[in-house]
Amino acid sequence: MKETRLGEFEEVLLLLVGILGEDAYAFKIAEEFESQTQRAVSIGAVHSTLNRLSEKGFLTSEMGSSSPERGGRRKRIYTITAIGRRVLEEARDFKVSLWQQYPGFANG
Amino acid sequence: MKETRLGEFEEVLLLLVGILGEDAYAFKIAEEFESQTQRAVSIGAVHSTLNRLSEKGFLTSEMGSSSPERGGRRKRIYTITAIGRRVLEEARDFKVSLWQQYPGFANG
DNA sequence: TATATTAGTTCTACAATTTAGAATATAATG
DNA sequence: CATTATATTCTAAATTGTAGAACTAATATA
Repeated sequence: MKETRLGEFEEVLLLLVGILGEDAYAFKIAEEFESQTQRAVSIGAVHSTLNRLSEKGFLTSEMGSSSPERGGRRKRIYTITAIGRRVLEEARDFKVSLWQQYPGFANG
Repeated sequence: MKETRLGEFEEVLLLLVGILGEDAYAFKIAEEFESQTQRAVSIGAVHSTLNRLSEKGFLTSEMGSSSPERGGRRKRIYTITAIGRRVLEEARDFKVSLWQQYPGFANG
């Protein structure tokens, strides 16, 4: 198995999938990313990252069977796997631990 | 000026520079990285990242004037700039905010 | 039932970050 | 001054990050 490294953008997208729950499909994720970061992102960037995350085993996905409001293709809904969640937690804990060692930030 | 994005490895290295203070030179940073992550890293990886971080204005550096124990080239000591520190804090705050929105992690 | 409209994914390509390791430089010591 | 130890600098390649065009499918409406 490959190393389970997590890039910056990958980490944020993984977190967004967790936050969005049932609504975790590419378009919505891109929207949410933009509203939370004030930073533009292309839909292609989101899709290819979501694919990579799936290949690594951090996400699963399935086509939504529902009927959209106006029309359009069916959504692909993403879900975090147990491994994905663990990797996310490890990344968080590691950063927290580093911040605690940073002089002047120990109790802030 | 380019966008001030911070990659995953860049962020960790920046934090390590802050933690190491006077001892923040490439070799030591690499050692510290390995001991904190249980993950091997090449010295070249550290050097090129430190350079990039400097070009972005997140780090400054100067040659140490001291004499080492046995021999060897003089160290290049790195220091975080005010911008570097701000970028680091922003990255941290953003992640914290995302975790707070993640159902099941709000108070943990 | 053909066509326009809307919503969404897939594909292709390129830029930036991350990674490794060889080459080189410098200082102390015998 | 040759050898050894300590570091940096350089070169190159793999992985991530990014953009946008092409494509697909469902619905509405004429």
